[in-house]
Amino acid sequence: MVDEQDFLSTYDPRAYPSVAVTVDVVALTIRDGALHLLLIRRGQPPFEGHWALPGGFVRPDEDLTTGARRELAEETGLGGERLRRVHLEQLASYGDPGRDPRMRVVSIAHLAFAPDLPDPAAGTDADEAIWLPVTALASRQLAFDHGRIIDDALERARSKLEYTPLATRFLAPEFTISELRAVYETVWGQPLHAGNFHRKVISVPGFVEGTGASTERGGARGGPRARLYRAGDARLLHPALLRPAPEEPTP
Amino acid sequence: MVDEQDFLSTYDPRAYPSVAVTVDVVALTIRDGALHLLLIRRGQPPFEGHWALPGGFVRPDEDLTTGARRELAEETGLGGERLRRVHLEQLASYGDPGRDPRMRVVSIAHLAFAPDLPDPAAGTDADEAIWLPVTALASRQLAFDHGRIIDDALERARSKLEYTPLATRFLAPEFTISELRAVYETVWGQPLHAGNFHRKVISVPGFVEGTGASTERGGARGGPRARLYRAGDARLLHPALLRPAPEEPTP
DNA sequence: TGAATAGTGTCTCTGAGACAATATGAG
DNA sequence: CTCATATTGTCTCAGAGACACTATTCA
Repeated sequence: MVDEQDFLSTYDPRAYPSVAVTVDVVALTIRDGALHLLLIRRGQPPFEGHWALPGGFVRPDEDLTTGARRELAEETGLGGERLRRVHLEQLASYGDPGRDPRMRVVSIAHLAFAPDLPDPAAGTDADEAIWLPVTALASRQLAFDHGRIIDDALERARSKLEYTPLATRFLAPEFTISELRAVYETVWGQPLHAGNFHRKVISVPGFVEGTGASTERGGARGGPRARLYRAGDARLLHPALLRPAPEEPTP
Repeated sequence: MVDEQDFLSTYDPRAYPSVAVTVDVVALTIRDGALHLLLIRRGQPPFEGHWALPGGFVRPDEDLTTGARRELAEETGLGGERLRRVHLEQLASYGDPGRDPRMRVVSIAHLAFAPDLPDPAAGTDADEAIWLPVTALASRQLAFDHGRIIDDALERARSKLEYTPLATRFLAPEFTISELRAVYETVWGQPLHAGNFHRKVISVPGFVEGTGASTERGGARGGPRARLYRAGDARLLHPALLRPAPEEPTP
């Protein structure tokens, strides 16, 4: 430990006690109409047997986002084009002293939106990895402060759907408006009006662009064949697609 | 350096090469009708003589936000109630390898909104610290990647005014609607319609609450005395106060 | 044939913004 | 007195949401 004076005046990082920096990833996907996230079962203490976010130490030569993408690739066995289609962004950093009982660890958490992916365990190391429905989180014991990170990530994801076109990242490159609506309904946890949603999505510039094609068959329970769309080139939605307001506590 | 296998399988932070973690603060305030930010002139290499954000190493026993608040206090000489009124939130983390030429440094950047404060230099250490108008940034040489951090912070600040009541944090505890409008105009860099702004602010639940009092005198150039308001208890503005859209590139 | 779905039309209400009007107080 | 400012009123238009309707396709 350096003394206070030196500490404040020189700012020399080489004289500073070491802190470990990790990246963690809250990877979300939609399977069977439910929002899932990727969790790893820990094989060693601390929190042995608990569930944790995929993550690990940042390597000396990679930036934070690269590290997060690498961790995601390692745990999902994903690579190439499929990995590139996954949206990844920084979420926030978590560094409370004591969040890891072994030493000071600051984690840079990331948020990922992925299209439906194969089950993760195959091809990775011995860790048990699963896609868990977020509704099943309450029954799992989570390691570290990962419960809080997941809460923050879910709120960020809900919010991101409002003002960005990232909902498309949960889907295949071509999708129908109904499939897109299902993403919103799943992430927001409430049904949306099909007609109004359709008109809204079409009317926002750059959200989606038509391919000219339609689905081969109608819906499983009937209905016309739906037109197919691709993601447009907008980075932000103007105007935004706001969540229905949760009940106002009328006085 | 640990070998790859151990690296991936044990995740033992004690075996990992050290990374330094710092907190930096983009502290914004409004002086003389212009947006200013706090900068420190570096007295040592690297980037000696360049301007940098206030910041420093996270101490072993403090969490990230506490560290940021401490750094801000040290550089501004602020404490107690005045420090408590400063809004502080995490912005993002910056950890590209090579951003600090000495070693790997990951910085957790924070964003602060402060009411007009006294000049910083007094009472702090020998560093030269100033409130610089953001319009004067182009002419300054900034250390590290602090230029990018500041860009991100300014965009976040502009965005935060849209959907939170944090504009009030730039003002004294009691303020007029015109003063609040001046904050928005300064941060967004464009004039707003006085009448519409007034009605909007009053109509958003929990944004401001009247004190019943009015200013002692009218404006410097005449006009009636304005009513005084306090910040309300809303954390978010519903509906939001959106920035005027920047020119649509009409086809 | 019956039911579900895709897509469109219409109506209403809210809120944003342009513009106007009135009242107050500094210089 | 003159002008700037605070505050409120009015009008219009865009957009959100409720509801309705038609066409299409699966079972």
